[in-house]
Amino acid sequence: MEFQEQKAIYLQIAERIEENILTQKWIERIPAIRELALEFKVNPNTVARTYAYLESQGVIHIQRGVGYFVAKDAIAKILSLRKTIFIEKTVPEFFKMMTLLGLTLDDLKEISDEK
Amino acid sequence: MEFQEQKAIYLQIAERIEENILTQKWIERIPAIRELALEFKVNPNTVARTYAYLESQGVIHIQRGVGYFVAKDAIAKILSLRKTIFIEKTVPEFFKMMTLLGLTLDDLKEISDEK
Amino acid sequence: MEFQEQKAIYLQIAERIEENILTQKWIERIPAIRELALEFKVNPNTVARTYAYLESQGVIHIQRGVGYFVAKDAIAKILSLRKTIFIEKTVPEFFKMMTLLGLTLDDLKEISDEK
Amino acid sequence: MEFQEQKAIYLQIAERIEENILTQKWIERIPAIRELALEFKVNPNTVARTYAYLESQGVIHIQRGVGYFVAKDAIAKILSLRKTIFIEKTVPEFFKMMTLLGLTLDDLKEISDEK
DNA sequence: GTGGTCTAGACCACG
DNA sequence: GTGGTCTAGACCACC
Repeated sequence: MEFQEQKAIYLQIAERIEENILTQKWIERIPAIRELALEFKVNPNTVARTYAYLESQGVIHIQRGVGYFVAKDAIAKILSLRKTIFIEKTVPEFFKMMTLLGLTLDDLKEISDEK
Repeated sequence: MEFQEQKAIYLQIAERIEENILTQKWIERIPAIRELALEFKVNPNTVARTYAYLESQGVIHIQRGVGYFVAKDAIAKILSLRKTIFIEKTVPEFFKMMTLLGLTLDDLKEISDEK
Repeated sequence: MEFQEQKAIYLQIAERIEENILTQKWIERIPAIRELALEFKVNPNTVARTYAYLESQGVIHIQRGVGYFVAKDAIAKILSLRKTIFIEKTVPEFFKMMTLLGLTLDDLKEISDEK
Repeated sequence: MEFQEQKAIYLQIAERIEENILTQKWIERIPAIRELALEFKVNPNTVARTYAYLESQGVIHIQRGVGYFVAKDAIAKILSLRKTIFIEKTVPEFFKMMTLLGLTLDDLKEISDEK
C-alpha cells in the first residue's frame, strides 16, 4: 500500500479499514496486527496505533487473546460520523468555494459527466 | 482569531489573507508581520512563514526594507489555483462521498437552503 | 460469565472459584477444566491457568488422573491471604482516597445504606 | 522515579501528573515531553503516550508548537472521575470484603490509628 | 524550541 | 497464537 505524505499513515490505514467494513469485505474479524503490518509493509506499531484509534471510535473491539473484531454497529457509526462532518463542514465549504469561483451546479455536473 | 485543530495555523492565516485579497480589502500593501501577529495572537514566526508561503505562490512579493505587497495578478493566481484544486480534487471527492452517504444534490440544496 | 476489562480473565475466574470454596458450595472436588471452560465460555487454557495459579497458592491440589480438589485448609488460606492484602494495601489506599475526595466514613455509611 | 511492574508505566506517570495537578504543584504549563522523560529516566515515547492519554481525558490540552497545559477544569474532572469510581466500585467492594473477613469499621479505625 | 510520527526490535501477559 | 508496552533513535512539521 502506498501512502500520501500529508496524512499520518496510521490514519490512512484507518480509512482503508473503514472502507473494508463499509463494503462488508470484513464482516467479523479483522486481520491480526502483524498480518496487516506485513501486507502494508509497515511497522506493527503503526497498525497497533490504528487499531487503538478505531477502538476508541467504537468501530472495532478487542477480544482478549483472540484479536480485533468489527463492532456490531460499526457501519452505522462510520456513516453517521462521516455524514455529520459532510453536512456540517464539507457542504458549506463546497458551496462557498463554488460561488467564489463563479461556478454553478450545472457546470459541475458537466465536468463530472465528462470524466 | 481562532484556528481549527487539523490544519496548520500558518495555512489558515494564508487563507484569511487570500480572502482579504480576493475581496479587495487589501489592494496594495499587506500589514507588517508583527502587526498581524499581534492581531491574531500568534507567534511572529508563524506569520513570517505564511508570508514566505504566499510569496512562493506568487501571491505577494516583498519590497526589502519596506514591506509586503499584493502581486499584480494575485487575484487571478489565487482563483486559478483554487479552481484547479477544486475541480481536480474537491469535486470528485465530494460526489464520491455524497454517493457513499446516499445523498443527492437535491438533498444538499434543501440542507443549504435551511441554513 | 462476564468479565471486567481491567483484570485478567484467569484471575477473575480464580476469585469466582474462591467464592465457591468460601461459601462451601464446592467442598471437595472442583469441576474439570473443560467443564468450567464450557460454562464460562472461555478457552480451556485459561481455566488451566487459573487452576495452576490456585494450586501455587495452595488453595487446590491436583490428583493426577482424577482431577482437582479443594485443599483441606483452603478456606483458612484464602481468608488469611485476603486479610493481609486488605489490611496492608486496601485499607490504607481506601482511607487515602476517602480523604482526598473529602469524604468521611459517615458519608460512606449513608451511601451504602441507600443501596 | 520507580515503577510498579503490574501497571503500565505510562499510566503510572499519568497518575503522578494528576497528583501534581491536584496539589496545584503544576498550575498552567506541564513539562515538555523530553524534559519529563529525562527526569523519570524513561523513553520520550512513553511520556508522549501519557500526554496523549491525558489529553483524551480532557485533563490537559496542547498549544501547538508551545507545549501542554493544564485544562481549566482539570481538577474538577479528575476528582469527579475518581469519585464516581470510588463510590460505584471501590466502596461496595470494600464493605463486601470487610464483611467477608469478619471485620468492622471499628476494627479498621484501630488499625489505621496504630499506623 | 515544541510535539507527532515512524521504524526496528524486544519482552511480556494473556488466551 | 494474540495484543500491549517499552526502548532507541530518527525525521519532520510547526511555532
